Amino acid sequence: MADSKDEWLGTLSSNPWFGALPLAERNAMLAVADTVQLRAGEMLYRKGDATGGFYGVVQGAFKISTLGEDGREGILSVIEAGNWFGEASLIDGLPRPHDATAVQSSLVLVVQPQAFKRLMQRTAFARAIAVLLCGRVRVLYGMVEDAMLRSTPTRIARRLLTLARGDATMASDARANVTVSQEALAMMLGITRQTLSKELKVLVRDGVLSLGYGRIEIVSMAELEVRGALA
Amino acid sequence: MADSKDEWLGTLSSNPWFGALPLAERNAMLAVADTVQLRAGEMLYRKGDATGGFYGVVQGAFKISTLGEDGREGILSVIEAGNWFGEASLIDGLPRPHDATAVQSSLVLVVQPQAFKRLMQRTAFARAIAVLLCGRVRVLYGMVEDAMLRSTPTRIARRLLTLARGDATMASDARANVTVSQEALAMMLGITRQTLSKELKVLVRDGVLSLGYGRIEIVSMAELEVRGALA
DNA sequence: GTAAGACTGTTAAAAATCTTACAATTTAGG
DNA sequence: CCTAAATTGTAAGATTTTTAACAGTCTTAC
Repeated sequence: MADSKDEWLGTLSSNPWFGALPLAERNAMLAVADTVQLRAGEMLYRKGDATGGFYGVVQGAFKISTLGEDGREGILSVIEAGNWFGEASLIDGLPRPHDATAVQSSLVLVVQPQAFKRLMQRTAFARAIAVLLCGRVRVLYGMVEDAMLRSTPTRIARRLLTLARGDATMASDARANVTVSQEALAMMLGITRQTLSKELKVLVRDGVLSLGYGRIEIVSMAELEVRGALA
Repeated sequence: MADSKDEWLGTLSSNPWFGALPLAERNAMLAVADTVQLRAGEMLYRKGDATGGFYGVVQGAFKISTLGEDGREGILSVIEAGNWFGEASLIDGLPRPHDATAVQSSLVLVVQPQAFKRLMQRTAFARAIAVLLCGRVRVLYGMVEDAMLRSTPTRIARRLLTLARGDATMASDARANVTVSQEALAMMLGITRQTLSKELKVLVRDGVLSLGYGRIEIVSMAELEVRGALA
């Protein structure tokens, strides 16, 4: 195949975290990684699983989610191509804290536990993992603060903005088109689809958004940032 | 003073994280640490501050909090003696994500940035920091899930249980007396004091709790765990 | 091309939560 | 001891959110 390792490296290296790694570390990771192909809807791991691998998304996307006692699903994060995830269980040896499911046909690199352990003996890699975890901590603090202190309209604006930046990727440039159903967006916010729908209508009326089928277009990024208390 | 380094070491080493560190790492940390005394209400750092130190609480307690745009305060964590905190800004070099305030007269050990950097070159220490961050990630995921998927009564029960375990410490044995005002507990949950008060009354009526002035006593730990969907 | 499934739009009623307000109780400091 | 500050108890009314229900639109797969 023409679309092989070279193209992968491009996708992966355009990610802020992986791209900032020294080349030697990137090569060391790729050298020990297997590849796995998943169809949309297949699960990479489930909440409670004993430790599996550390995963890098080459193509496709995953959702990180959990089910509440009542069966409602909460979506914690959407992970697109270029991002790595699943490190927590490899570091503390505890079970997976949630489910990871392919939302599209996806190709992932897998660093198995033994290989991960060897990589962790490299100072630069261990340091990079600390930085990765640190980023997770900051994002999660932000999510907790949003839930504790901000209104529903503000939280909707903020979640749309992070999705526009690629969620886990947090690219500096935001895309205008976010492909997400209202149902899924509501699950990310912990609100009902009906409540979300009503607030989205307000944003459409005010010329901030335009709604499609399974897709939300940001018409005025600047105004959305105002609504998200970011500008 | 008689109550010197020996006693400190006891307090600190009874903490699960610090206590699990190899003795060499503990000594290396203590060797480079300064001490700082704070009175109740004094702030160790503020949201937005450029990187300061890594802190170990010897005596007293701190709260980690932020102010919303409207001035409401959200309390993210209570950190009691034995715990270390403040590592995030030292790892990624970014500003403090929130405020740290002494809630009692407190004594802390301070590892300054330069010393921290040197410690991070020790494999065992770097690994321990990864484990510490990993624990934060798991706790925060739990908080986000609670906010997204659980009812207010359930969240109240869960928050009381984590406070009984010492919050950051997460001791295996829970104490029956939690010293926290209803106002502060409400801030930890992102709800109003009135809503909390009403739910606490239900728990008192059912014989689960007993309320004091600035204090909540857990009468039936087992039942509280049931309410928190933990048993 | 069509049917099934997925997604969106919209309501009314019920439930939960917040706001506002004030009184009573407890503690700490002078 | 006694006052001021902090904390708790309580309630009515306003607001927000959820629940439940159904119709209409869009897309994909056969």
